Amino acid sequence: MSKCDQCIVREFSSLKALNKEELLKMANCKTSYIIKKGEPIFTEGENVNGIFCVKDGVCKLSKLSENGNEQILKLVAKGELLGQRSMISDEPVNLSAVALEDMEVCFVPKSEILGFFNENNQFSMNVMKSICGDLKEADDHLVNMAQKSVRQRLAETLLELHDTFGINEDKSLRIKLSREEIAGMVGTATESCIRLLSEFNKNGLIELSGKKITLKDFKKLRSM
Amino acid sequence: MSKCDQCIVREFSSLKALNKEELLKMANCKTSYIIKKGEPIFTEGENVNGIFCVKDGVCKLSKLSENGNEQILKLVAKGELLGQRSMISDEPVNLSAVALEDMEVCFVPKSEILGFFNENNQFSMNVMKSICGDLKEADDHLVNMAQKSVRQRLAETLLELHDTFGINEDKSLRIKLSREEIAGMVGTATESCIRLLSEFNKNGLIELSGKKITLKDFKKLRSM
DNA sequence: CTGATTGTATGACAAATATCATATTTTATT
DNA sequence: AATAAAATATGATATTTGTCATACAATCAG
Repeated sequence: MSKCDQCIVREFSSLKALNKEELLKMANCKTSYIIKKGEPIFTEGENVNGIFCVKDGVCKLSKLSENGNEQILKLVAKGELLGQRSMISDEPVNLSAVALEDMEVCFVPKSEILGFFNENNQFSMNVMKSICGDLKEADDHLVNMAQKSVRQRLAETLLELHDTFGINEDKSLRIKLSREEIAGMVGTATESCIRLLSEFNKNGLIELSGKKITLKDFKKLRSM
Repeated sequence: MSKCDQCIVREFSSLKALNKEELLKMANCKTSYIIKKGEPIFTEGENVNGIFCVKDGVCKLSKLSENGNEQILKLVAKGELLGQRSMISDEPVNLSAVALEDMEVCFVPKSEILGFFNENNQFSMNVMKSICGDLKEADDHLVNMAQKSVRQRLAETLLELHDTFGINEDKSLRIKLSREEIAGMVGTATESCIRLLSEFNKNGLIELSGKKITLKDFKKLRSM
């Protein structure tokens, strides 16, 4: 059983407030999983009863709309935690988490985390701040969805993917998403997304080559 | 100076976890304000450094989009708290709060609240749960914005106004909003909002009479 | 009361987006 | 490698929504 005190998740998440002793306790009760690309970590409506630490890989957090479309709310990368809101609200998760790449995650049961909560003030403050950050992000995101055109949202999404996940040696976006998934982030029909990507390509804003997307004209993309 | 222990806000918010002693402390450091209809309680970007308790009246929480439109994210009624996220994140508020009716609010400084935080576990848990509730709401709202038509969003907004704020004796919606504000909630142009309200009126889904809106066909509105 | 201002309503039109159809390309499977 | 299946691309078209113009109604200040 691997230790928690050297883990990347500890370094970048609320868990950084935990001391050696607490980390040891956590290491003893955690469960590690390998999640293959395309597989779910959890599904909307499920009772999760704990949190997941993302050690490696990226997953999407999404929700089915009433018309059956998948809306992607957020991508979660290694170093982050999953399921905090649901744990605190003591409710089923309201989002699904599905791996976009092969992933390594650890599950820590709720009882354990809630223990730290009561004993370690800095830890609970960190969790709060992280959730507050999510809330602010969600509000900003909401305004964009309500007030911006699909074209603008697509441009922003591409820039976001660039900034968050970086690029390969050939400068193409590192994170691999299907057109359908990009459409799910932007909140539009897959065909519209494809069409706009083609348009961006023709206008020199981006370069398409197979599944690879390379951002070219950052200025124009930003000022859209 | 009025006491806090009988206050409606105490009854319905996170504050219900505070004991007599804490409420007394709070009563001694709070400031009461009367806010007239149309006036702001705080504005996007401001440093608030505390929370507001809404004793009476309703306000809108909104944010300006980059194109200058006002998007309303939430209406806050008496009994609720304002500014929790900003206090915990230790950041300026990201939303503006403007009174939709004459309001009575109390301001409690951050230092006081953070004191309760460390001493009263149930209180901090309540605040967390309240913020988690906001986050869930924001996610749901986001999916609606991204995936539903303006017509659907308007119908939902009307039903929400009905369910949250109730009706007058003549069955019209109690909460009074301009067409522009309704459009700001729905995330559409004012003219589109007016047009759709007219359409709903013609089709018997609602009844318009001056500024008054009366919901008529709940079934159709819900199944839109 | 009266003119001025603001809010509401509606028409005409343009632009953005969704939908359906179909072709092409890529990927997976045998 | 051959075939099937899935993903991507694009055209045609309908629908939705935004924008601009203008009319009408309500509200407010003097």
